[in-house]
Amino acid sequence: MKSPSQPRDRGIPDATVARLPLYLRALHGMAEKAIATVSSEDLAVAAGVNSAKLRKDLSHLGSYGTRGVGYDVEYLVYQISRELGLTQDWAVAIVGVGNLGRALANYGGFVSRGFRVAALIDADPEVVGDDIAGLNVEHIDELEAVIKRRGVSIVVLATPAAAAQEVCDRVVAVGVTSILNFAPVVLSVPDGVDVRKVDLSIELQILAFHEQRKAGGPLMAVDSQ
Amino acid sequence: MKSPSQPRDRGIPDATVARLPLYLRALHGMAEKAIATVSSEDLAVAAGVNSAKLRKDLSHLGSYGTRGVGYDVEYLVYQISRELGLTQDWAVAIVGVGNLGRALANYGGFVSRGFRVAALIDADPEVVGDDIAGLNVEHIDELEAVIKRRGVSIVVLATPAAAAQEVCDRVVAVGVTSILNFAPVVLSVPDGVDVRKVDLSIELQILAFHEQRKAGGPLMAVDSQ
DNA sequence: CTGACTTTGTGCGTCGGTTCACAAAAGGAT
DNA sequence: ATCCTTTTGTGAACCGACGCACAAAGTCAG
Repeated sequence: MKSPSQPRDRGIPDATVARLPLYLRALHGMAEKAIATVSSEDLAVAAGVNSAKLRKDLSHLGSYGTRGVGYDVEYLVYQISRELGLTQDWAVAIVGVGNLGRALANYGGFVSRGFRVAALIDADPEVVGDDIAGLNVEHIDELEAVIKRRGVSIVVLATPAAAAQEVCDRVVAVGVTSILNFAPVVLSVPDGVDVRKVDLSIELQILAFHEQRKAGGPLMAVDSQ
Repeated sequence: MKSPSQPRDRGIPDATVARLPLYLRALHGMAEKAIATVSSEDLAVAAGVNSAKLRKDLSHLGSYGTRGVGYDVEYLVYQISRELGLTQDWAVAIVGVGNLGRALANYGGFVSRGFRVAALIDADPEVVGDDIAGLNVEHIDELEAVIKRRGVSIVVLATPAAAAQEVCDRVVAVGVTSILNFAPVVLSVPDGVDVRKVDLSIELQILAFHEQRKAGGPLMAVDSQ
């Protein structure tokens, strides 16, 4: 016999990792509705994916389901949270407190997932000193000091494009290895540093491409979230 | 002989479409620096991709390069813009004028790519009537009327999660088939409607996963933008 | 005109991800 | 205890994407 429900091999596919937060969100919704167990089919529908894919994704974490029954909602929430590292507290700094930075600072979705906005930093003296979302905005000169003092491990860049690379270099220099970049530039970072980017205008451009196809051509290419 | 530089077959891979905006951004930067032609290698570096991939992507649009020379920057900007549908004017409505909606309304990246924010819509009477980014915020009751009147073809949802599906249904009902969704819910839409979603907290969760791996495990999985 | 050099466009092997479909496992009923 | 139903976990086929590596196509010097 083989040992039951091991944490499994260290090597979860990227595509799977990207979907785990989706499952987690769906599961939270179910937990709120006091649903105790859920089948892969139902959870798949709630998350908007194929059920076979969902089962394969979950199987990468371990064997947490019961055949003939489904998955225990509470337990699965815990397992996914643990795998994603959400059982620990993550201190996040937001650099660039413009419209976007402000929106991010107030975004509830962070806090509810174990992310704590621990610092707001900007270069504009007009903004420095303001209180936003209960935090005092600090000056960019304090960048390194603040990151160290607050134990920040993830930095969100919401600066103008022109400033992003310099700020990036500085945070990397003090040991930050996870960056979420909203500035429309390709950041260059050393190996070992993770950068994820969100470009709002790219999403619109992709939509425009498909929209144009619908209007013009005889064939319609359609999505799936 | 075969006819030179045709628009090529109607069937550009999704992965390619998703990268075209990236190339476009890099090319715009080069055009500003008055660079007339660029090799696939240089453009690939600027866009942060492999040069073979870039060439294959561009080959899907047609044969717009010159062997031994490279690509004409201006011409390529035009071809990509045309393919993405950016040569036409797109009227965008933003529904939900909270922090995020406000940030989006003020985001310069839209306007510079042929997207025009044509309407801001909210349900909160406190906000309705305000002027934001030079636009008057209109009431959600006017949703259908505004969309028709302004010729809106793309809707950005920046509402609370609870309101997203209802607003989605209403805009779909008046013929909108392209939606950019920032609300953390899985929207259900009929076939033929394109939904793209941006979930800020998902990106952070993916970062947290990798960050945790770095700290704990013996193997380091690293990114690539 | 010829030959050396540069850079594109793509054929092809490879890899990761998706989906189908089914055997194995669990629960419940009789 | 045995059978029937439900649902998981996964083997295997398929599909698209990636990147190497090279022939084809063009430039430029002499």
